[in-house]
Amino acid sequence: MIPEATIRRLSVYLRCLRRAKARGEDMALSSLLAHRCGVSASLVRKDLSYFGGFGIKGKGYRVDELIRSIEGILGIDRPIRVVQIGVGNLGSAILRYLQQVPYFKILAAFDIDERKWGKRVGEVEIRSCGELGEFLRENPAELGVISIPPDGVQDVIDTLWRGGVKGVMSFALAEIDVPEGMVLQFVDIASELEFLYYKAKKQKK
Amino acid sequence: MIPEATIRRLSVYLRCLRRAKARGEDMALSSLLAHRCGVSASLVRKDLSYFGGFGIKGKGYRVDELIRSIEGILGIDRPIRVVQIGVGNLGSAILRYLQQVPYFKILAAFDIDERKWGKRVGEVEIRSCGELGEFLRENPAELGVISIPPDGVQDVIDTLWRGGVKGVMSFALAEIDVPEGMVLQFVDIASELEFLYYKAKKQKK
DNA sequence: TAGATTGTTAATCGATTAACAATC
DNA sequence: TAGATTGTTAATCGATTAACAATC
Repeated sequence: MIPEATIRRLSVYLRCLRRAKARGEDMALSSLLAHRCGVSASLVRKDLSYFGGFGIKGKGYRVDELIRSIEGILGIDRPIRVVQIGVGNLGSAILRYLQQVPYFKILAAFDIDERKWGKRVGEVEIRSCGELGEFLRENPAELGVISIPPDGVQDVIDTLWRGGVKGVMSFALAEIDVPEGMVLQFVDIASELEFLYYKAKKQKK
Repeated sequence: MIPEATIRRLSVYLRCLRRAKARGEDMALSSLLAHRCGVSASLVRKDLSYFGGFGIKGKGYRVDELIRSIEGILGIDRPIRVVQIGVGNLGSAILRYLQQVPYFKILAAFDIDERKWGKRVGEVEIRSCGELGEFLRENPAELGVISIPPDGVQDVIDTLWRGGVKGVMSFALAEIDVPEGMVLQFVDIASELEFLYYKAKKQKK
């Protein structure tokens, strides 16, 4: 059983390795990676060892190879298809951001406001929320990103589920009946800031 | 020593309790709270017990009282002063969102683009990044939120630190030399989505 | 008082670390 | 080969759970 924390750290290692590559470094030691990512060297080796032996004993890890390996583990070596629901302030900011990430393919965005239908944010067309179910039948997606008010979230979740979407990230907190087999993750900036504030207060003492 | 996971869960309990209050419920059992928040009842009691005995044996927790207690623990029973640096797409979305949260007081926002200076997002005035240090001397802040390109982050962090800001949330990933005593937290939607995708894939099997 | 649920202790579970044999 | 660093094992650490005494 692989700890979820391991998966989160793989993302961190990956970003660190990409920076290393950009700098022209071609080998990375577990100790270097550990130092740059703020963890211990044995944890880096342990994390990687869950998925196989990527290193060369006595030498370290080949940066290029390890990047590809981690991308493979995370499944981002091929495009991940995403639909976005809600194109308000936050939604359109996310939409613009995600379009910059090479391995995300944003299929379409959906909004209830008919004045937005047919318009684009970057390359992505905005459609009616009513079309979501039908759209997914033609265009299967792996992930959904929701940035609408809390009241509408349950309906959207159900439609996404029927459309075959297995993972959803919601920026609206709501009490949701999550279909068995779907993964729902809430992202709430207020909660994150509360947590940060608590840690910062403790630090001061 | 209080686990960080406990603090994160307090946020979750708090939001659940507020919904309970809005529904007119005035007592909450650890078992109910646990079920709604997706954790075990003993964990709820354990989490709360780190900070004292808030419950009534045989009865449960008074919703109103517990809300106030948790707010006190998190320190959100008084305004938390925040400055925002970077008022692009994401920055202005965050700015609007944070203004809706009653216990955050957004003192000002800062941007390098001089065409934005003097304008407002909601109630918050946009100022020049060059003013940040001086502004903080007159207007102390607890937290900083950064949404600018990665290259500028280190400078901003240093200015915030000199201005007495102890906690910073950055939406730009960058390799940062964090001053001793400051807490820096990165929020990266791409990483979150990668993690979600991994969990969703596993779920399917 | 009897019934119920908290707060707390001890047991369990899981994740991280330290150490070292394997090996490039 | 000698030196270095990985991959892995066992020990440690910390967080969660189960159980129950305390008590409203």
